Parts: sequence; C-alpha cells; structure tokens
Amino acid sequence: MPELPEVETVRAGLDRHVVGRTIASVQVLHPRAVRRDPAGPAGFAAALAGRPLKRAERRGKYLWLTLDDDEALLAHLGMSGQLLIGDPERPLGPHVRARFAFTDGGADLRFTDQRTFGHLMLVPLAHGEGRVVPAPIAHIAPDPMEAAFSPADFAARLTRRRTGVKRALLDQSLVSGVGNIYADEALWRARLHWARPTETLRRGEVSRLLESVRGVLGEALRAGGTSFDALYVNVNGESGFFDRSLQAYGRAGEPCSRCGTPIRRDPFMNRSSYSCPHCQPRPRRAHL
DNA sequence: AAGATCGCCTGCAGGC
DNA sequence: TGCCTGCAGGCGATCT
Repeated sequence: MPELPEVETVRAGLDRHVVGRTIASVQVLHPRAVRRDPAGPAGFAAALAGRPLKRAERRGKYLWLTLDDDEALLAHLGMSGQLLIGDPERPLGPHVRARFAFTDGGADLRFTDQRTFGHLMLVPLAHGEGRVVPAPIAHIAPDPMEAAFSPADFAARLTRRRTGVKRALLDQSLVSGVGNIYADEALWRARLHWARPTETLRRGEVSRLLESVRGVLGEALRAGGTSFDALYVNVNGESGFFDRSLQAYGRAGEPCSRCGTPIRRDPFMNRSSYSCPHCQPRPRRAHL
C-alpha cells in the first residue's frame, strides 16, 4: 500500500524518466481510472496529447506532473496503483488502466491498478497551504517532510480535535502522507495508544509523536529510495518496501521488540490497529 | 460544522 | 473441490 515514502520513490522515478519529455498520445483502458476527471476518458486523453511534462511533485500521497498553462496531471495510487516505465512494445498486462506514449518514441508510462482505488485527472493548479498545488487537493495539509509543514500549527490543530490520535493522523487535512501502516508504527515508536483522545495530549507527547512520524517516514524513504533506479522499469511504490522492518503493524501475537509483550490487534474503523499493550497502555478515556 | 460512517474494488486466505 | 466470508484500505460522499 503506497504511503508517503513509496509515493516519493515513484515521484523521483518520474522525475528521472519522464520529466522533460512530451506526451504523444494517451490510451485510457479502464474508465474508472479517470472517474474524477469531468472530461471523461476521451477528453482526458485528448487534452494531454502534445503536452510537455515540466516537473514531478508530491504532497502526501498525491503526486502530479506539472504541464504548461498552469495545469497538472494528478495521480493517486490508491491501494494498488503503480506507474511503470518500460519498452513500449511490451504486452499490456491485465491491470493496465492507462498508457502514455511519448513523442521521442522511447519508454512509455503505464498506470496499472489491480483494485482500481487509484485515479488520474487533468487539473488546474491553485494555491494550497503554503504552496501551489492541484486545485482538487488544495484542502490537503502539508506532509511532515515538506518545507510548508509547520510543527506549531500541527500541534495546535491536533490538540483542538475531539477524536482519537490515530484518526487524527489518518486525516489528510490535518497532516498528509500517513496511512494505516505508518500511523501504527509512529504510535508504537511514540508509545501512544491509538485511542488516546487528542485533547489530552501533552506538549511533549505531541512533539514525540511528530518526531516518530518523521522518523518512520524518513527511514522508510531511505530504505526504499534506491529501488527505482535499481529496477528502472518498476516505478511501483511497492518493490523494496515489503521487507521494511515493521515493529507493530501486522505483527499480532509477536513479541514487542522493546518489552517482549505480544503485539495486540484491535478492530479499528473496519480495519486494524496494532499496538503493544505494555508500551502503549490503553487510556482510561479511550476515543474508539 | 466537525466528526463518524459508508461504499467503492479485487485477490487471497481460511473454513466447511 | 468449490463456495462463502472476511480482510486489506484511501478517500470522496453522505450522514449525524
């Protein structure tokens, strides 16, 4: 599941292999891939033909290629999305949803997505929080790794919430780029229970949490950051990450690496939260 | 109006 | 063997 580190690796791959080139033609192979684009598959494809790709940018889990005329090709990989670069003659796999060919006749770009939670759209650029971003994501907060991110704002907005700390971490309008996996990892590292009410967090706990979020994201980024160049054809946001060392996520029943207590799995928002019952004791007043 | 829930999707694991 | 259920999960839409 691509979260910020994976998406950043994809962005770096796009920067290296498609920025500076010009789109020749676009095939939309599954209409759902562009479901959020009001122009529809044909309009999306037509509007992109002949457009040069200027820059590859990212905020949180969204990435985009800026075009001329203050527009951008915006992408979200969802659960299973991949952007693959390779020989334009290779056969189309079953999950290829869109294909971009370039005027230089070189490697093409393919958006593949088994579960089709991801999407692409052609959008105008607009002013977001502290930066020019695609208009549809102007409501997304800066991610913890970007210059526009303000720790003071994050702390103030977090403790103003009336919810559990994990729900807050997953809310992209408070801080972007954190998904279920890294939320659990950051909470484990910060020794905070996922149901801890945000308004009870003390100043030191908030800074410990932010430090933990940045730590797990940064380490994952460094672990996976080379996978793209090594593979070249695999801008996929997965390869090189599945062997990432996780301390809590997915480790129900296994001993906590700090204290040996078995990691516990709790149902959470129709999915799961993993935590150490000893290091992350459940608060008396839990926000489930 | 903020916070919580729902529905979208497919493949796989596990039970019977 | 094959069917069924549950699970994975980000996010926009829709409730309260």
